[in-house]
Amino acid sequence: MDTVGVKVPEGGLKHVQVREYVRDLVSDAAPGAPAPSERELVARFGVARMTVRQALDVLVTEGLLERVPGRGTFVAHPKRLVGQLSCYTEDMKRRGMLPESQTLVARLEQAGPGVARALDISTGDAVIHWKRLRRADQRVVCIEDAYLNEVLLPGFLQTGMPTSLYAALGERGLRPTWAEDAISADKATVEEADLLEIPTGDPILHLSRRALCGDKVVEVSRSAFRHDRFTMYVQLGDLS
Amino acid sequence: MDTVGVKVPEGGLKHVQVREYVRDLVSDAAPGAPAPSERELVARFGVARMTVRQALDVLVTEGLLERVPGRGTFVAHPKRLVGQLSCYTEDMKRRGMLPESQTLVARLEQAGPGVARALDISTGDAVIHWKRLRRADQRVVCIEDAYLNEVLLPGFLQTGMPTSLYAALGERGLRPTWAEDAISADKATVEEADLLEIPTGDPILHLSRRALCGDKVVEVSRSAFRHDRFTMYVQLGDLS
DNA sequence: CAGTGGTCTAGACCACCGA
DNA sequence: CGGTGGTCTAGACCACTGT
Repeated sequence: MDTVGVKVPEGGLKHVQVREYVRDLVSDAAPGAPAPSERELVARFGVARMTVRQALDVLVTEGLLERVPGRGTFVAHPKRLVGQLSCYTEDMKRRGMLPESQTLVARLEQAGPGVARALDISTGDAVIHWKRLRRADQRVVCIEDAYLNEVLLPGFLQTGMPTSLYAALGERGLRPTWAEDAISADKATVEEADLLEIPTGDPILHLSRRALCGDKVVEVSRSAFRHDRFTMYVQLGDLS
Repeated sequence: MDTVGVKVPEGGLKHVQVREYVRDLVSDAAPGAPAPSERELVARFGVARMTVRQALDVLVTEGLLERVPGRGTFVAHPKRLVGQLSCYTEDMKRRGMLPESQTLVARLEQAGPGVARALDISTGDAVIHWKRLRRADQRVVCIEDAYLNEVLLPGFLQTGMPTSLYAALGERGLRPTWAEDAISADKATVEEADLLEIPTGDPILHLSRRALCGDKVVEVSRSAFRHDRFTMYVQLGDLS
């Protein structure tokens, strides 16, 4: 997209920058589409080829890319993998919709007992509280209320809040690899109804998530979806 | 023994030699036991460190080894597994509740276009239609409306209908290994409200499932859960 | 402190593919 | 042929862990 003026500024590992740059290009591309060649990325980022390969290795093992000797690197064909773990932004993009986000709350707080237990920290520890109203193609879809472990994400609130939470976590090497979701249907509260522009009592799809990277809990969130604008898709099984 | 790009006559590629040497050492070792350090392998095999890391990378992504910065490389501890695929009966048992089932419909039908496409058969083919009202600890929880591929399950309606669908499928070697779920919240229809003993319009958690065993579609179903008596739990991830 | 893994460089040769 | 990925080298500096 933009920001390709990126000349290895301070703040991030080079192979991570390359990886997330390519992940972005690739996430929208059709299967079989060519990815940038290794030498092209070497030139673009001004890094060694081994560094580029290190970046691509991750995407290949994630199943996003396929390498074909003598021909190039390509967006992998859809495999049957366990439902990829994604955030709202990535999910909506995959559905061909334009995700947007309006921040309602973004501040440091002290963890209450529930959040503390879910994040595997102590009551009163610093947490990042980020509450957003989320749209798709301009229409209100969901309220997302997330708590992040501040210790794992120092300065997160300062360093420009990106749209995609998981992309931001990925840049810090904390992209969730595991999530525990609880899904329920409920009646919209007055606050939910107000924000989602629906009558109080209308059905709401609630998603409570606890997302881990390795054994570190990085995100605890609760999302409330308008029932008429969102269906959740999940694939289960096949550890292949 | 390995791959296509065979060259370098002597026994194979260097990183493969290193990798298999370490795999051999590690395969019998207890979790937490130290593996040879990278520089030790460099000396032993007379290769560059990058080559050794390339070898170890494979074992790490296979989950055999864990790297700990500043300490060393160790035999990995057993990992967590992806949440298993279960049916209502198994799910409720796991929650410590007593699952029961009242059959509303159990007969052979001809597949309509929607069911046929989902089951990957032709319109008009024979399908087993099984609709049940399901309880947990005597209380109504859900309506489950399932269609099964009759060709895969000859005589299924005759051979005593078990409570647990997946257990029955398992006995025939057809336990689902893969499922595609669509989850939504909706307002209860008059029929749903009547069966579930709730007011019309109350929130309902809908689960539409397409379950496969290998590449054969064995079950297509739609379940409607009372929102106040059921929350769905899902674990995602760990593809690394 | 010495040792570990994490990252990175600036080259190199090879086998393979498509034009 | 030129471009691709596959492999490999011989160094380097860093942050971190242990003693």
